[in-house]
Amino acid sequence: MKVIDLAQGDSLYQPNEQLKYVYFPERGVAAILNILEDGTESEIATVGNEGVVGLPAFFGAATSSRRALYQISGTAVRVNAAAVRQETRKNGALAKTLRLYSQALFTQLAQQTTCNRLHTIKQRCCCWLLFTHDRVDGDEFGLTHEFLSEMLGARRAGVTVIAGALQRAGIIQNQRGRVTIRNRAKLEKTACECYRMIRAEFNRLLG
Amino acid sequence: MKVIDLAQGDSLYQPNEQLKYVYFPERGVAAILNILEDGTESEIATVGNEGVVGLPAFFGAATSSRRALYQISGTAVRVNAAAVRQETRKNGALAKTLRLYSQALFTQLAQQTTCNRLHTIKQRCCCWLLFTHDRVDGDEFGLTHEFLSEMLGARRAGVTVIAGALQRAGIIQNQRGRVTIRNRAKLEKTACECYRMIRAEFNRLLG
DNA sequence: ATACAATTGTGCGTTAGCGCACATTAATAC
DNA sequence: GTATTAATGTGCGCTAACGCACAATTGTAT
Repeated sequence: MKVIDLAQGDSLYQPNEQLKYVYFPERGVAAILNILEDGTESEIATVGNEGVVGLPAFFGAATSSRRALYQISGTAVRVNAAAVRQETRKNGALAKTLRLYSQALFTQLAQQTTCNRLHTIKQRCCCWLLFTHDRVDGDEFGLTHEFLSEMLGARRAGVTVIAGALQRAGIIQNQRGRVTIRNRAKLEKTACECYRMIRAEFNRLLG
Repeated sequence: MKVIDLAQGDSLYQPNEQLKYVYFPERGVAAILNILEDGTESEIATVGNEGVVGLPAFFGAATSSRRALYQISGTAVRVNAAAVRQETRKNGALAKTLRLYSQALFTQLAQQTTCNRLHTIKQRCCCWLLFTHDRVDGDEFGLTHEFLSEMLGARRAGVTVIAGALQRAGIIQNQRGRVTIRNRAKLEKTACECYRMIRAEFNRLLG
């Protein structure tokens, strides 16, 4: 059990590799990605200090078919997967919390599924910014359009256009490789309901 | 604990209602749906005899924010949610299996998320037919384009066009409110990798 | 100060899928 | 058999987003 620093892009686990550690983010944001046969990566969920990366260890699977990395640098508490497994088999407070978190993460994935099907890239972009804003200190964080477009599973050029529109609306400000949230209220209005829904469910289950 | 018959459309649980039962489908297919603020429903996952409906009971949540229903009629074993919760707290075989199933369902949701983002309706339609085919007896089952379109989160008219194309290709045959799988191999080729991926993960974890 | 590389801005033709509207066909009830 | 209703077939204009391509800008290293 150890606090470690994690920079943008640092890997937490790779597909089908033995899951050694479970991570409890303190600051920054982690992401779980799916990898398709052609190599395309797409974001499944993001995790901040409300959650944990490495649930497969809890579920009793040795590996995950996905990939996890840090997408906004910060710190996390790293725990041996074996220790987590052992502790949770006692059915104590940790097991209870991890079960409830599993349920919350289910909701997150479920909503993401729907969101990807029915909502515009602009809405989804706003959701993403809101989740990230919640999990970092301050209103500014490092983010390129290129990176964001991969997370959203969209074109970089498309994200640039949207980012420009949001900036003209006074909602965000784009610098080179950085974004600043300027008008949080407007950002929430421009996002779809998915942000609210997921937040509410986390509060209900773990708040 | 009781075996019950379930017809197409029968509800297993509703959003935010006390989860009384957990269902283990024997035959037929159940589905978990998300409901948006405007009432739109969208399919999150389907469950057959490989799985269970009512994981929130296992996770320790009294309710779910989603809805579950039977979409292809059949039978299921119905168990009291309280009994499942009690049994799983003993950390025996049931708990182990439910944990692994949770992991498998995670994969299913994750892949669905990606699929909704990146794959065509035709591909997704084929995936849906494959999963259903796996879970029913024989090659024929009751299904309207209207129903399928809601599950896929697409237009009914769009599904009709696709179903027509699949029929002309000799892959399926459309009757009124029924479909017959005619060429399973071709159907698998027309589907995206998501079908294979999810199947493989279920086999790996629970097979 | 200058070169270089990463990042962002912009345009344009193309496509999947939507919304809407209406025609047609097959099962069901009378 | 006939009427009715559920289900399917089809067309058309429209929009979001794509693929591709290239220009412009800004930070960084030398």
